[in-house]
Order: sequence, then C-alpha cells, then structure tokens
Amino acid sequence: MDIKVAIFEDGKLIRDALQTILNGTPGYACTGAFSNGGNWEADIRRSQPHVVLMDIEMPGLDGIELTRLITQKFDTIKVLIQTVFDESDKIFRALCAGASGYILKNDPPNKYLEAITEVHNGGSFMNASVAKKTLSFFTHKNIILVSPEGTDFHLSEREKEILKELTEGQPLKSIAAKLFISLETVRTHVKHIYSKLHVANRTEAVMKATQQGLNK
Amino acid sequence: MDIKVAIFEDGKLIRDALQTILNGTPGYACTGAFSNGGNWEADIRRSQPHVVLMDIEMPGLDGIELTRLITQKFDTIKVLIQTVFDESDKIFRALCAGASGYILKNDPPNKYLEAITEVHNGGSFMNASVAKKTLSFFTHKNIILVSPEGTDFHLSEREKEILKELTEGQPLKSIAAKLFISLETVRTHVKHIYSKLHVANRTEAVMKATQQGLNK
DNA sequence: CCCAAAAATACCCCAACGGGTGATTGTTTT
DNA sequence: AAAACAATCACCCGTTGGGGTATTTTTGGG
Repeated sequence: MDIKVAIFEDGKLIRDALQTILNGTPGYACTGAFSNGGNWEADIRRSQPHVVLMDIEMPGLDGIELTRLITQKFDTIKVLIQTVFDESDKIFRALCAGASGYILKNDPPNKYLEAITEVHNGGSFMNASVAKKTLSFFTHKNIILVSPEGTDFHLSEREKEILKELTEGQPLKSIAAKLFISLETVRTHVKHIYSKLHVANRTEAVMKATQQGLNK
Repeated sequence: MDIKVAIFEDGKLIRDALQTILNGTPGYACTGAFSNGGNWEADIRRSQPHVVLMDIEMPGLDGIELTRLITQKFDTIKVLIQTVFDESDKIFRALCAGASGYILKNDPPNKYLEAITEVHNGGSFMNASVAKKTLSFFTHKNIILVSPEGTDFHLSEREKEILKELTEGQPLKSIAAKLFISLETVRTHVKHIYSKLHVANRTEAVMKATQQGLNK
C-alpha cells in the first residue's frame, strides 16, 4: 500500500513540486495539498494521510501550532516538518509540538522520500544540520526534566496547596497561619504527602514535586 | 589527512574491534584506545584526536562527565557517543554534555565511519532511534532549561560537595559519615552555603541549587 | 616571610520537624 | 448503610536543623 501524504505549504511552487514528486513515485501518494491550516481538520479527514509534510512558516495558523493540533487529535498521523531554517528558537518549540522528523527545504527529493518512509515506519528523521542545531541547544545547559502526567499521586487539593508552600521553604508554622489552620493539621497533611510521594522528608518531597511538576 | 580518532571504551573486545576497523580503513586512524577516563587529559594530549568515540557506560568517571570535561577543555574536539541504550534518561544528560553525535553499539561499522566523518566535518550524527528517543523527550516531558553560568556563588569545593548531598535529601548525619567529618562541621558548611546562596533553610537552598544547576 | 582572608573543623542551645497514635466531622463511593 | 477518603485538631517523643561562637589549617598577596 502506498504511503499517503498530505502537504501543508503556502508556497504554490514548492507545494506543486512536492505533489508531483510524490504522485510520480511508486509507493507514495499525495492525497491532499493545502496552502494553510484554516480548514485543517476537514482537510485531514478527507485526505486520510499517514504522514503530513508541514511547512513551519505559514500565514495564519503556523506550522508549529498546526503540528500540535494534528498530533493531539490524530495520534497515528506522523508529522514531518520542513523548514528553511534561520531562526533556531523555533526548532525548540517545534520539537515540543510532537513532530516525528525535521527536514530542510533544500534537501533533495530522495531525502524527502527517505524521511517520509522512516517516520511512516515509526522512526524519526533528522537532517544532520537540524540535529546539529538541536544538539547545540542542549550543549552545556542544565536541564530539569518534568514529567507532565507521569504518575498521579492522588494528592488532595489541600495537600497540593500545602506541597506548594513546602517547596517555597515556608516553615509549617507559617503555612498554618497562611491557611488559617492549626500547626498540627499542617503536620498531618505533610505526613500524608510524604507517604503518598513515598519520601521521608521535606527535601525529597520538594525534589519530587519539582521533577513531577507538582509545584504549581 | 586521516581523521584521528581516540576511543574510550571499557570493553576490550569492542575497543580492539573499533581500533582494528579504524586503522584498517583508509582515511581514518586510531591514535589512542583507553579503557577508562582516569587519565583523560594526558590521553587526549598524546593522541591528539579530531574525534573521540565515547562509551556512555564506563566504570569510574562516566562517559557523560568525561564528554563534558573534554568538550569544555578542547573545544575543537568532537565527541561521538556510543551507547547500548536501555536507559533513556542518560541520553538527555548526554545531550547536555556537548556531544556531537550519538550512535548505537550495534550499528554496522560503515555507520560508525559515516558518523565519524560527519561530526569531523562539523556536522552532527544521530542514529534514527536515538533521534526518536530525543524527540519523544520533547513531546512527553516538560522541560526547564537552566542557564549554566548565571551567577557564581563562590562555593568552595567542600561546600559544593555538601550541597549536592543536601539536594539528595540526605540528613546531615549521613553526610558527615559519608565525608568522614563531624556532624558539627557539616552544619557549619551548610550555614556557609545558606549565607552564600542568600537562603534561610534547606528547602530554599535545594530549590536554588537545582534551578542554578549546582546539584552536580 | 608574614599576616589576613578563606576554608575546614568543632561544640552548645533550642526551635522545627518527622513518626506514631488517636479522634471528630463531613463527603464520596460503593 | 458501610466503607473509604478528606480535612481538621491534639499529644508525645526523639531526631534534625538553624544560629551563634570559636579554633585550627590552608592559602594568597604584600
């Protein structure tokens, strides 16, 4: 079965060229080519693509947002982002939007096909210079990883509230005053928090909280 | 001119195999092969490599730290990290250490040569499945980037050592035991840390430490 | 070489914290 | 209706941690 590809690209020249290449190559089929994301949901439903080729720069709804929307709504569809690539901060946002690959607009057609096949097979594709930019982004930075909804610790609202205060370094006494409850009550909540987070002291709780994104 | 490669790899079999391949291929030369990073600086100076092939898992000084040291000290040397790849958390830390490429240990020799050439030419190389893992980091985690050299708090070595333990949630008593000094001494160091970081308690110190990347 | 500053070491006091146990009241789930 | 959970408060007790003070060792500049 052909790999069905949908194109989002505002430049008519490139769009048509890509469409021609895809339809002229055995194993690939372009089932849709669109100049903007204004009607993306209907467009996707009609063209039923396996892979979306996405221009990062588009008028109106931009490619990054569109990527996010598509990957959220249709989780089997892979998005391959193409870019001309000067601004490197966009890469970072694009990476987070859930794309499966990054390719440059001046890559040769065979790279395009290779990349499409790779992401369709569940892999990833990164142009070497995209990889370079990505790596340089990380180089010599400190990174804190936060699991978004990795595990749910079933903290109650009150407990979350108190955990937040704990991460601020507030002593229990102050927390009690701020929340208009007894110190003993705070202590009880804190004990419950520790047991739910499987930690033994405040520091471990605070660390776990920030790493799991609970401190908000 | 041949591309000069140094190898850090604790497994003798793989190390010898790589060395043989490199020396047996025109255009490449292995100028050093080491089983650990114990003597890395002298090793690097003697072998004068263009590219370092680094095992991520090594006894003693681990590949990630070694990568950081090498890329900081010798900024023209490119590091290509090889991994067997089960633990995906390490990838992320490795990304931050300044490597130029990532390759899998079961990649075929020609991939190794390709990767070495690519990074030597100033590019980057990422095995497709490494790229996939990297991308999935972005899509499934929240990421906090921290500038490495924000402010220097002039912590002494001992103080940094203790701060690291503090962030682990170790009680002062355990820290004392681990460092073979008195509990009272640990206390004093901790107080100095607090005053240098302008914080009043352990929690604030731990927060500041992680946000500033001091916890390593 | 000497002295001052920084670092590392150490001790005491008391407030803060963590563990255990238990109790009351209201809500939610079964 | 019973059981589970949430939020509140209380007491005991031993441990940990923060503030003040002080001595020795190391280090760097004059």
